[in-house]
Amino acid sequence: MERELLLLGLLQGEGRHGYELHDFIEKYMQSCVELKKPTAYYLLEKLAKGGYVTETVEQSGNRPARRVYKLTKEGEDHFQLLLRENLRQYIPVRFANLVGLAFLDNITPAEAIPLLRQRRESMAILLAEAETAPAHHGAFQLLIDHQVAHLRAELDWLHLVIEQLTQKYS
Amino acid sequence: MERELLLLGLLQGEGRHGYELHDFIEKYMQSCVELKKPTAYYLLEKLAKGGYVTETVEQSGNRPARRVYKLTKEGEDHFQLLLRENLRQYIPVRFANLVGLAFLDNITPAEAIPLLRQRRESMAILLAEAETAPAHHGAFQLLIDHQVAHLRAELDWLHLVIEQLTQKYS
DNA sequence: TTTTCCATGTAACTCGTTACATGATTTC
DNA sequence: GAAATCATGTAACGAGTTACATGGAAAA
Repeated sequence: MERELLLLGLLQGEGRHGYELHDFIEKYMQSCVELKKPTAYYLLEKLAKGGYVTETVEQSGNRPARRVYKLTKEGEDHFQLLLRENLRQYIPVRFANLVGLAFLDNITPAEAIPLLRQRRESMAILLAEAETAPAHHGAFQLLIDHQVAHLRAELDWLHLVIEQLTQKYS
Repeated sequence: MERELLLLGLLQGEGRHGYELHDFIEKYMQSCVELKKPTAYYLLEKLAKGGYVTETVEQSGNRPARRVYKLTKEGEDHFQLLLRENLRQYIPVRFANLVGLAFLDNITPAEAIPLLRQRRESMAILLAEAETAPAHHGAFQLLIDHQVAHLRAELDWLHLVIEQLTQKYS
C-alpha cells in the first residue's frame, strides 16, 4: 500500500509517466525510499486497472511512447484514504541485519570490533548523504529529517556497543 | 540470510526442534524479531538439506514426532561466516510506513494531528513493551537495547512533527 | 468437555527484485 | 562512433506470509 500511496501522491496535480516517477524517486528520495523500475511500472499498471489513474499514450517524434498517468476522482479519494491509513498506524521495523549482535559472545572482541567499525562506517556515509541531501519543499523534508534522526540514534547506539566491547577487551 | 543466522545461533550447544525454536523467538524476541512458523520449518529443512544441521526424529509416547536439529561442523562454520557478514554490514531500513508524512500538506492539521497521535500511541506501547521486556542474558540484551533506542528516537521525532503542526494550526 | 498447547506440515499467494530485451536519441 | 539517457516492458525467481489441515495431550 505504501508504494501506491507514494505514486498517487506524486501524481497530484500533474500527469507523469513511469520513467519520470521512478527517476524522481531515485534522484531525490533515494535516501529514504526505494522503488525499482519494474515495480513502478507494475504498480502504475495496477493502479490503472483499479481505475485510480488514467493512462494516456503520448508519442513525440520517433521516441519510445510515454504512458502518462493522471489521477482520477477515485484515485484522489483512494489517495486520501491511504494517506490517513498511513499516518495513523505505526508499523514496527523488524530485522535490519542486527541479529548478529545477539551472538556477539560467539566471537572475540578483537575480531568483532573491526567488523562493527566497518558497519559504523557505512552508517556514517549514509548519514552524511542524508544530511547533505538537497532541501526538499514542504513535507518531503520530513522524510529526510526522519532518516537523519534515525541514523543518528543508530550510530549512537552502535558507538556505545563498540565502546563497551573495547573496555571488556582491554 | 539473517534468519538462517538466527536459527543456527539458537542451535548452538543443544539440539532443538522447530516448534521450540519458533516458540522461543516469539516469546522472548518478539519485540525485535519476527519469524513465522512455516518460515521456521522451511528454513530448518533447507539448512538440513545444505548439511548445516542434522535432523533426528524423536518419538515420545503417542505425541507427534519431533524433528530435532543439531549443528554440524559445516553448520558451525557457516554460522561463523554469517555472523561476521552480519556484523560487518549495515543494511539500511527503507520504508516503514512513513511515506504519508511526505504528503502532510495534503491534509489539514486538524485532521492530521489526531492521526499522528494515534501513531504515537502505538509506538509508545511498543516502547513500553521493549522497556519492560525480561532481561536477556548476554548479547541478547543488545537487541532489546537497540529496539528501545530506536523507538525513543522515533518517538522524539514524531513528537516534534506534531508540535510543529500544532503551532502552525493555532 | 471444551479449549489451549504441542507438533508438524502443504498450497497458494503477494510483493518485490534481478536479469534480460528492445530501440531511439542525445551527448561526448 | 561509442556511451549514456530516455522509455518501456517480460520472465523467472526468492523470500516470506496466510490460510488451511491434522491429531494427540494437557489443562480449565
